[in-house]
Parts: sequence; structure tokens; C-alpha cells
Amino acid sequence: MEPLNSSKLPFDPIAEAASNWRKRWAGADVMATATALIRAQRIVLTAVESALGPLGLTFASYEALVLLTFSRTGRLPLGKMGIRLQVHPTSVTNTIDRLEADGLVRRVSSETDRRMTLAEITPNGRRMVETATGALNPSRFGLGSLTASDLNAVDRVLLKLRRGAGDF
Amino acid sequence: MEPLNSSKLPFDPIAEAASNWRKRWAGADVMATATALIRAQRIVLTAVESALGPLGLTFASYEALVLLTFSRTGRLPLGKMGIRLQVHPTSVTNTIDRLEADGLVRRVSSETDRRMTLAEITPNGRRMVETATGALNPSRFGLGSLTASDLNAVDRVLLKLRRGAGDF
DNA sequence: CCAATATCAGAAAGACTGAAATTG
DNA sequence: CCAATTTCAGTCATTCTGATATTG
Repeated sequence: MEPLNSSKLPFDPIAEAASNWRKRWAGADVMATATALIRAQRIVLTAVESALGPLGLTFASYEALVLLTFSRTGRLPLGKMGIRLQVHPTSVTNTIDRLEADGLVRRVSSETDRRMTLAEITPNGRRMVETATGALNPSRFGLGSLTASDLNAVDRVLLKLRRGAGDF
Repeated sequence: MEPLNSSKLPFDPIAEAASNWRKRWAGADVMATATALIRAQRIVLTAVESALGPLGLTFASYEALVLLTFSRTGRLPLGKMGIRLQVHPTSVTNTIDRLEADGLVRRVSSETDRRMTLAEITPNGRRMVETATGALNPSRFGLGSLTASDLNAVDRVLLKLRRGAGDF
């Protein structure tokens, strides 16, 4: 995953837009932050997926694998994974489909509640997490220009945001 | 655009994951922030598109309209719009296609450089911006739980991030 | 001839809706 | 009979690649 439109601008397009918005309506500040958040996500995703792409993973599938790695038994119900990763149920099905096709995960039906399907990470899956994490490290998730205190400042506010949005 | 998976958790899934990551590798902090940024973007986008959806707009098309509104002549070359909005050229073509089909914009070929196509906002387009902005205002872009100083704190760091990523 | 601009065809991944099958 | 879990079919917006036509 490469840059969207790598042509650089001689100014900050969001600041520029915000200054226009402020002439017209009161919501300019939130809109500027919202736009910056969307752009920040693209920066992160671009960095991450350009590191993971060669391995055949997306960030979503990597997150799913990591979640399984951290579970005690190496297996979790798909529904629970969706809740933990905050993604749509059909997206989980989709992600697990691809991971299963690549042999990184396999589906196991639960013995206690047969409605549930568990995803279980395979030995290949565990190896892939190691490799992928190694590939991800140098990318710093696109956040290499931020200091520890910058990260803290963002974390604090985003925690508030996510709580306010009812994430947990 | 509604919630992804509205089931609430009794804890912060990102903090939980971060605590697991820290046991294993050094990049845990950046990964936590990266994950939070991705989640924050989804919160914003969900709020925004649920306000704009009934009007037949996406955030991308709304941004394009607003950009035209703020330009002196009400028209801009598609390429320049892509750079300003930081989206892929084909996405601009796509977005303008839909706006044009809805009569909110029309294509005009440039007279100075005939390679360029300009998008020009129509009177209906201008009315739509008014309506959409009115619909957006109460949503506060999903950022209603943040104070002005919270917004400032995020803006400051994301400015650094975007500059570091070569956005401008 | 080369560069820039926009477009098109086609692929991929994600999110969504609505419906279905299975099981509790 | 109703609820929960997963899957399926299909749609949509976005991004990307690679190719093309037009113009500078």
C-alpha cells in the first residue's frame, strides 16, 4: 500500500480548510480534528499495510492473528473476536476465511455451544505472527515522528473519545 | 452508517491488548496508538456518514463539495482536488462522477490547458452544502465528548504526524 | 518524444443489509 | 417460539494497478 497522492503541498491543507470553515460556521474546530483523524488513520494504515502486504496480510488479519496468539488456548469464538476487534460479524467471517485459506487458522466447532465456531491459530499462524511483527517493528506504524509524550497525549484523548462513543 | 459491533466491553480492548503486547515486544506503544487512531477514525466516520447518508452524500463527496464552495470561482481541476483532499486520482473521478450524476457539480474543460477537467459546483450543490453542514453540526463529527483543549492536544500531535509523513 | 491529466477496466479488502441455517 | 451465532448473497465506497487517450 503506497501513498494515495504523494504530491506535496506547500501548506497544511487541513489548517487551510479550517481557516475557511471558521469564516462560515461554528463547527470548524471539530471538523478540522475529524479530518486530521481520518488522514492520520490513512498514514498509519499505509505504513502498516506496506509492511504486511508482502506477507499476504492486512492489518485486520494481523490483528486477528495476534488476538488468537494472546488467548490462552489459541482459539476464540468468531463472535467474541468481532467484539474485541470492533469489527462487523461478517467481516470476521471474511477475515477468517482468508486466514484459513492460507493455513494460518482453522475453524473448530465449539463443543459446549454448537452454535459457535472457534478460530484456532495453527503453528504456521504463530510463525507468521513472529515474521509479521518483525516486519512491522521498523515501520513504527507510521508514527515514527512522534515522541513517547506525543503518543501519550493522543492516547489520553482517544481513550476519552472511545469511551464517549460507547466502545467499552 | 451504523455501529460496527455495538456490543460493549467491560474494559478497553486496546489497553488490554497493549498490556499483552508489552510482555512480548518493544513496539507495543506505537501499536496501541495506531490501533486507537484507526478506531477513532471509524467513530468519526460512523457519526459523519450517518448524518450525511440520508442526503446521499459520503464524507468524501461532502469534502469535495466544500472544497469547491471555498474556491474563488467555484471550480477546480480534478487533479488539484485530489491533492488537496489527499485522495487517489481515480477516487476523485469516481466522487465527481457521483456528484455530477446528482447534479451537484458539473464538469467543465479548462480553456487554458485542455488536458484538465474542472469540477464546478452548481447552485444545487451549494444548497446541498448548506443542508449537509446543518445536518453535520449536531453530530459534532462524533467528537462530542472532547473539550476544546482535547481537540487542541490531538491537533498538535496529528499536525506533527502529518508533517512527518510528508503531507505538506 | 516525453510529461501531465483524466479516465477506464478490473481487482482487492472492508462494511453494510437482509436472509438463512443451526443450535440453545 | 424466540434468541444467539455464524454464514451467505449481494451492494457500495474506496483504493489500487495498469492501460489508454488527449494535450502540452
